[in-house]
Amino acid sequence: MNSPKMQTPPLPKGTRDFYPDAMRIQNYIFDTWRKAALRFGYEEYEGPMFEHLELYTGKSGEEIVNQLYDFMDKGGRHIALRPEMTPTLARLVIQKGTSIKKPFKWFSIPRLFRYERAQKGRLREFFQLNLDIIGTESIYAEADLLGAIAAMLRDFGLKETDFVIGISSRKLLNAYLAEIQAPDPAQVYPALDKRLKLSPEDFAAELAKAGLSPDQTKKLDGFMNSKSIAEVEAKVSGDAAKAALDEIRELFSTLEASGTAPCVSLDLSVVRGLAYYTGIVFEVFDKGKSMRAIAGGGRYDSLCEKLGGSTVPGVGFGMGDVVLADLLQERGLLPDPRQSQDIFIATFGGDMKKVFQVATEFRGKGFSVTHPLAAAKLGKQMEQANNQGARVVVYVDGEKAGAGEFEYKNLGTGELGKGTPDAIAEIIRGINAKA
RNA sequence: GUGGGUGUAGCUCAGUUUGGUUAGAGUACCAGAUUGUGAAUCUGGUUGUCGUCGGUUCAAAUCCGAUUACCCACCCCA
Repeated sequence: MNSPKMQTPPLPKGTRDFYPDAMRIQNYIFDTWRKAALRFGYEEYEGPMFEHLELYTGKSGEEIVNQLYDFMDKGGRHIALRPEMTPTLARLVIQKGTSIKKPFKWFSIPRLFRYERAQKGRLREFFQLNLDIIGTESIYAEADLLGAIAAMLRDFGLKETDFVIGISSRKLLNAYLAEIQAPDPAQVYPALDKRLKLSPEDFAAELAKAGLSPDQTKKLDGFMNSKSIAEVEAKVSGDAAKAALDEIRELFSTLEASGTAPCVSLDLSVVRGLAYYTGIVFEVFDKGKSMRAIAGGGRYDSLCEKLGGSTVPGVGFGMGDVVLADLLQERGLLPDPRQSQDIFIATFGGDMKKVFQVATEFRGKGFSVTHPLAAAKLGKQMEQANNQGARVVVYVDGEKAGAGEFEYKNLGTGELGKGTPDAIAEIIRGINAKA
């Protein structure tokens, strides 16, 4: 290195630094996710952050290659940073074959990478909570997942007036497309997914391109506007559609029983772009849909098959950290990002040995404890205590303290006192209980 | 890939329309008033390639061109 001074490279596009204040927020989100998932009986798993490229092209086709980070490793293997977790999950399931007891409920909080243009709510590196239920075709699996979504969003302090889970069914939509004798659904889905973004004229034009007549388009549009099961029922006649409707009806009554009903609504405009969904599909939006989807998912009964395994039914969803954090920020629901400590140890006389000794004693009682790292005037020490969010300052060499006692100051109230370590511990527990 | 906006102190920004001495404010940071008790107040101090390169001009943060970075929207969205 000859150059005397290099220029600091910038933060890579679409990535974030997590300074401690931001990291506290991030951990709060992860903790809330994790606690909710565990409360619902999901087990955590993890996989590598990169996989063989084929794992992703096998599912979604070659086009996605330009939307992911890929490279040749030194052994000539074509590797990609994971853009989603589901293929990894499928690989895990396929590898275990029949030895794994089904059904099971797993969750993960993977760090994901997508090579695309960054904008609000969408970055190149992000985190996404994934919950999946593998090994059952039962609609109660959907009910379990949807209940977990509603519960965790409530844990964050969001109310049912803040978000809505829109629920639709690929099965129902397929049945209806068959009833109106529409062409291949796979051709129609991309247009349907864009329906609410397009003007009615453009939407009709898109569908015409997919091979639908104006009459079919009109029927389909009306169908997707249906707001209730009864309304849908009046528009369908075949057995397949009836069966799909029965499933939806059972799902909604189960969500009623679990207390999730206020958060969900039938929304047949939810389609999801992905080809592999086979049954119920859903998306979570903020009320007013001013942001990107908070979460989305559905049933994918043929995924393992596509990746070379046997047919294993599954249903799952992903919830990204970026949009969620934006929404919580907007609603003022994020916690105070500042550092907080139970105790700051201070010294009048600069007795650092005593400081370390007393810090150890209070840490042994389970408190978070900091202290000055260099001898400093008391005023400076108090400022440090303040900056580090200490709730109580304990003085190791206060002259007013009796034998076995320490002087202390409650930084919240400004009140001074003295007491034994146990007495001080009680006081701090009292302060923490109030907070 | 397409379109729009913004780049001035660590951070938030004013100044650009109408070019003119030494580029400002708030905040943060440092020191002091205040060497046994923090947030207030006051005083003083440090901090700049005005994104970069070029052009016009006696003179450019300011006008013109190019370029780059970030933000927003489109496309896409697992």
